[in-house]
Amino acid sequence: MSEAQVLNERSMQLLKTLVERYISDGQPVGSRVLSKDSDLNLSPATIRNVMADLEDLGLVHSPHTSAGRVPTVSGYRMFVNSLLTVKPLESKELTHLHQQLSHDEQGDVIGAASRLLADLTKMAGVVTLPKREVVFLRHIEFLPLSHGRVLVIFVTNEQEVHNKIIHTAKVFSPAELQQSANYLNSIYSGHSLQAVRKSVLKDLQDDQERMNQGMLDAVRMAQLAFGQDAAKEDYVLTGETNLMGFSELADMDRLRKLFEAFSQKQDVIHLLDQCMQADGVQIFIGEESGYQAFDHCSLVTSSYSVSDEVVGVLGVIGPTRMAYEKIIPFVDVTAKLLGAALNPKSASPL
Amino acid sequence: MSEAQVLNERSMQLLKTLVERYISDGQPVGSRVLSKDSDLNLSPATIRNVMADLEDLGLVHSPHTSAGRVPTVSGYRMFVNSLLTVKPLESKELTHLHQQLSHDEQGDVIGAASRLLADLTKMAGVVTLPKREVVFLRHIEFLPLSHGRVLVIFVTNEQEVHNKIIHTAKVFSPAELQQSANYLNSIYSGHSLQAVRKSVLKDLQDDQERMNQGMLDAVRMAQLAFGQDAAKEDYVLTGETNLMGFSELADMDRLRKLFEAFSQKQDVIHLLDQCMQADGVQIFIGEESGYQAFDHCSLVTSSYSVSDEVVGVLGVIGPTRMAYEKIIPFVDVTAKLLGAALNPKSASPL
DNA sequence: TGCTAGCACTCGCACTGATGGAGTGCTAAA
DNA sequence: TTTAGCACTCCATCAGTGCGAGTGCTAGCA
Repeated sequence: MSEAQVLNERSMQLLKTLVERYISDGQPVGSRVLSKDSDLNLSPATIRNVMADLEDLGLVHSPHTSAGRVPTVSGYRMFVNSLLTVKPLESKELTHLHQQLSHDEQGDVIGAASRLLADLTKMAGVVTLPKREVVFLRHIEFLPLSHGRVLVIFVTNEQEVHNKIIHTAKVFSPAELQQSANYLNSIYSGHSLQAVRKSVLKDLQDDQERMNQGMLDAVRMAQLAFGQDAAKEDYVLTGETNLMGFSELADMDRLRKLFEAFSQKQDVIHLLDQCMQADGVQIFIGEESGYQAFDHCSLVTSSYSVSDEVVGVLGVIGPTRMAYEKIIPFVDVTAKLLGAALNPKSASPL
Repeated sequence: MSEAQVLNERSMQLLKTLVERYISDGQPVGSRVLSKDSDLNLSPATIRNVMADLEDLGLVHSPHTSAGRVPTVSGYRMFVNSLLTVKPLESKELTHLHQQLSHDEQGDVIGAASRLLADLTKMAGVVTLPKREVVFLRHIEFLPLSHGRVLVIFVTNEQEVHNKIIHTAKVFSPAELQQSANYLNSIYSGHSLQAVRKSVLKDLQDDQERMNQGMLDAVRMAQLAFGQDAAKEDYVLTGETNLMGFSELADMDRLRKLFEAFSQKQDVIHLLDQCMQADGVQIFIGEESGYQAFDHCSLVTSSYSVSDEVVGVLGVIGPTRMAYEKIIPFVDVTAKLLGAALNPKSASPL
């Protein structure tokens, strides 16, 4: 049992056929099947020896003594990293994708992309809303509510509207609020939210004497308005119900945890955020994600870019046992098409 | 077997105890249990005779020869209509509800109501967005974007913020937009959106000569902003995952159909629309809804009103076997509190 | 006439043991 | 190094069994 065997060409070949077979059948695959399926012309007995090695390496696993082998997470990982032969998209799928994403009638390309991902893969599709790296304050406005509460509305980057309710110590008149808003707009408009936050803090610490009461009130309200902003990121998820068809998610507890994660959103967002860093296709297999809810799922994602800048992530969620060789190129292409569709310069063709 | 027996006091009493018992246990209830549970002091044998009658009437049903009885849909219906003894809300639940709905911090009362319904019942909560007609305009604001597009922000009823992008024929300066907004605020603030829409149409048809250019521009923008807003009916559904805990929904096909109905939305909307007509609490039990997806579910709803006008519906979705005597008053009260919270006149107490 | 006690009967469920098939590990031979 | 053969293990399936719960029916009682 020399150590050179570890990366043996032959055993890798066998791992590959095993994973492929398991993905298509869903049954643990035994040595006899493997012997016929692979082109290696080896007897089942030989294959059993190789399997034992692969099991030692943690790449495959036997559910019980007499049950054939199933790929482990590391097995899938090795398969995806080094053994996979990617299948290019069928051309009719490609044209369909292209059409749907470029002739978007609803003004909801993001939703359309998500639906495409879900429909064509029969799994769940997810697309994060595109976001700008830096958020610039464009305009702020205060509206008085009852009992010293104030509704703050502010617009960032061109056209994103946020609102928030703050409680003020004293009750302001509409005119005072208007003045405060004017003041804040005049000095902060065009600055990034981060810069505004810093400046506000500095003003409150150092310059209290230098400011008049109106300015001070305004800055105090700004502090409340931009406090811990949570930068509400969001995504569009579709086709969740497709996941109910998979036997690996038939367990109600698992399914429930997964769906809870979907509606809590934060874990999913966190996961997608990680995919934003790496460009190209990024894959989490089973437990790799680090979130229990995704334990039996895989996530195939790709970031998408507008004018060479990454602005969001999209992907597909399904059981670990999914047809990676088709899903990967599909996600890849969809990301590119979405990026193109979002690009303001390249108006949609036709 | 005289026909007078059909509405026999005693058999109804027994049906009542049977349903109550089944709701709390989930097991088919046998004659012995029923004999002890009811205050009637009857022997199991007598009760068996009554049960046979109830079965003939289609009010109860026996899953198999030796299994006790389970209420049918008609059984539940009779229970709910004539036998139910409603349990008033516990006062701490009431205060909790009241607090949550009146001190809404997020500017999302509808979402808060939905979450309350789901959390307190451990089932799914649903609230339709209030009908447009009774939404009052509070404040409107225009912000210029590139290429002749304008971002419209408007606030309705106390604190709901909406935004929309419109395309204008000519390009306006920020000052012009400001003037238009001022004009619109001065004449329309406090009016319902419907009234605004009507008035806008009338102005454009009749009074063009009477208005100066600025007013005309303003009114045209108002038309775009409030135009055919699709009256996009929609609802906020929360706690779907709670439904995964119920054994009657453990069947994956059923569950899937239900969740698909949730994301398609249209069936649910249609169902909720029916509840809008009837005021007071409305209940669909099992197949009564007419939608297969809801076959094993019940829906307890109530419309909610602002200033004596029905503007929406809210309710709870759960398995047919639910604690109606608690859910019904709960839905009822929540609807009233939500109506109050949405009322622009009655500012939130405290 | 209405209620009840008793009894035979039915059905589902949980447990048992037997059987067969699939697949393995090990060993010895080519 | 590979292969054939063999004993072994484990799972899934099925039939058989006993038990408990609950029923329907009948006869007797107030």
